[in-house]
Amino acid sequence: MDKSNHATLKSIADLVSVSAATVSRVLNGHATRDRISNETEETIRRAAEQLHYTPNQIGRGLRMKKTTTVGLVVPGISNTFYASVASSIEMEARKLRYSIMLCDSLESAELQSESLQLLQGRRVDGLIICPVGEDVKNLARLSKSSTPLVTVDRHFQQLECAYVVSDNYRGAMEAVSHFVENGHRSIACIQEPTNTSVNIERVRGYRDAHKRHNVPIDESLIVGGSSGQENGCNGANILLNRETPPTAILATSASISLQVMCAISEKGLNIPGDISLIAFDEHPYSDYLSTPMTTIAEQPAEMGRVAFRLLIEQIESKNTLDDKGVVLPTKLIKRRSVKKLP
Amino acid sequence: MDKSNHATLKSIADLVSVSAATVSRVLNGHATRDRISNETEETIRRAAEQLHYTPNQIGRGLRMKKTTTVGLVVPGISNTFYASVASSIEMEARKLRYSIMLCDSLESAELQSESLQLLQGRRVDGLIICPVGEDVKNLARLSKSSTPLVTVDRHFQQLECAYVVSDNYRGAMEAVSHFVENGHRSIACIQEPTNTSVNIERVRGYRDAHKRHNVPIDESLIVGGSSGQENGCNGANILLNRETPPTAILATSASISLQVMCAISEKGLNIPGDISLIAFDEHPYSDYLSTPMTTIAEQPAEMGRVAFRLLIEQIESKNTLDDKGVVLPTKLIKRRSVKKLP
DNA sequence: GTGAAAGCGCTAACAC
DNA sequence: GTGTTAGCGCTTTCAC
Repeated sequence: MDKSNHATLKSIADLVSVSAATVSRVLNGHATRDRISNETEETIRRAAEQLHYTPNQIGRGLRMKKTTTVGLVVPGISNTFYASVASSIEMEARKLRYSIMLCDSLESAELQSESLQLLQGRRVDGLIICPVGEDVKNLARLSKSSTPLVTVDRHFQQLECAYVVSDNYRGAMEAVSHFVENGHRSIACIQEPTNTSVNIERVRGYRDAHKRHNVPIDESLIVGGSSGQENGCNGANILLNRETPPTAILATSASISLQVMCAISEKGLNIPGDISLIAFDEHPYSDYLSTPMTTIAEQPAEMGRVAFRLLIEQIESKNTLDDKGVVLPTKLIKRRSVKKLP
Repeated sequence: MDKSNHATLKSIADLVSVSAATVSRVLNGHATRDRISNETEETIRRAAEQLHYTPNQIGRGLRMKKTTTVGLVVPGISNTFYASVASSIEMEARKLRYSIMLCDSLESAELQSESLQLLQGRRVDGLIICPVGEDVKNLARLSKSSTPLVTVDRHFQQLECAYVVSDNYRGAMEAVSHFVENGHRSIACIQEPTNTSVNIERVRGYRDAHKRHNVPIDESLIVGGSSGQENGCNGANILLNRETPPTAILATSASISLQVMCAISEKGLNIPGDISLIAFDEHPYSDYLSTPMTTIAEQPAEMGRVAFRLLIEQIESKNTLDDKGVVLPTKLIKRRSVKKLP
């Protein structure tokens, strides 16, 4: 048997004694448009079936200059947030018979650039990327070229391309307001790396909430900002070791909140008794932690959906939509990690 | 500008007045083997650079009948377990310059079969799949065909193909033994859908642990087994509503354990005071739950690594390795969700 | 040392 | 109604 070989248009054509062109027409549903006789159509279809014909998308892609494939670059697929984004993108893509090429940049600008390279080589029809670092040049080159591009979660002012982000400013603002409304005045913030739009917006929200409520900002309460695994831990320890620790902490990511919980429990302290906590990003365990956590929920699935829609619009219409940005609202989910101060 | 068009071998060739063949040779590192003059080599390299040449892998794939792409089908990429598997596969693949086509079957046999179809059409060089349902036929057809195949997490006795799984039998066995050693005699088990190798092995381990310790098995304590979202919840409620509830529950997945925690807290009960719990699958929050959870940890990242290795071996050597199966050990991580009974 | 030619599987323009 | 032809971008055999 031809155990290793797939059927081709030609092999079908030979089998039923027509030309490959005719087979192509039938199998692409152009039978009536091209007035193929019912008889030949039937014969061809049967033969295709019988040979288990699966169109070779590589040949097709080469000819059509279209791969019905989109590249997806995330900074960590095992992060539930990005996993959720990826999941919804995949679901949307499948509906339109697009495939997803997945690359993980692991928060490394170098790997990201390598990924873009790779995906370009594979001639994906478009790219969805949760960008990392500040390598705008690379992305700019892409978006100037023919490849449609959408950035998700983070975006760059300087970069003219479609994007979907959370309303990080408002999210942080609401969280800090919630602290203030519960009597807190000494509110800390543990940042992520400071060079992302996400972090900038969150910190801006943090500051503006202070201003709005006339609470003075203590700059020394804004800590963290490095990219290592210990960022959250270090930040938390700095705060907890102060002569007078803050009464509340805003953790700008789920992973930071995890490290904060760790530091707090190591010190023998308790949430919210000794210190209150609000964290960005909802996850399945929020309800079941030793103290159910008040979180700022984003909408990763919706992000993915919107991102794919924005991308497809560009792919299909071929005119770069100018700077189309979508900002998704966040939601403060109140649980029990914020103490009401007298 | 040719804003939409990539450079090709031909465009480089024209620019420097050589043939496409020569350009191909140089750019594939065959310059010395084919004794291209240093001069032409240099000119070509410079031109390629200047035109931002990125080899078109579609053309290449067609010619070479090789796409350096592997398909990955998981039943839920937003499940941290599979996300972790995917992540490590991606990392391994990247090292060898393979790309990953990701499909999510969402635990649906139909979507899975659709995905396989799709990936075949895209002529992936191999497939890694966490299979769903009992559609062995589909997979068997694949593995009989030329496409190398590795199943991960679950596998089928009837299917002759490489696989990587956890030692589910031993995992369950150790967990139940741990219960028994802590004085438990009435130990329940909430199953996942009963038709997977994973569940079968875990329940077998559950039973054998009873036998080994001479604890009689109460069949009515083995509940669950349906595929819906409420499987864990229903199971937990059945157990908790018994006249004499069990003193311990083995949850066969993280998601089930979440639902068990929910049911338990709704009843106003407490872990491990009223009931002890061990769950399959470790996750970042295990330590920070209201009761830190004793879990049976698997090794998703290692699974991914091994799976990719098994796949590549098949791809490179082209001889189907006969029934190569790898079983990865699990580890019982003891925390505080198991009560010591008198 | 390098070029010409063929062909991977497919589609589309043009023929008749 | 259907066949012929050309070509997408690439590699490789055979020439010289």
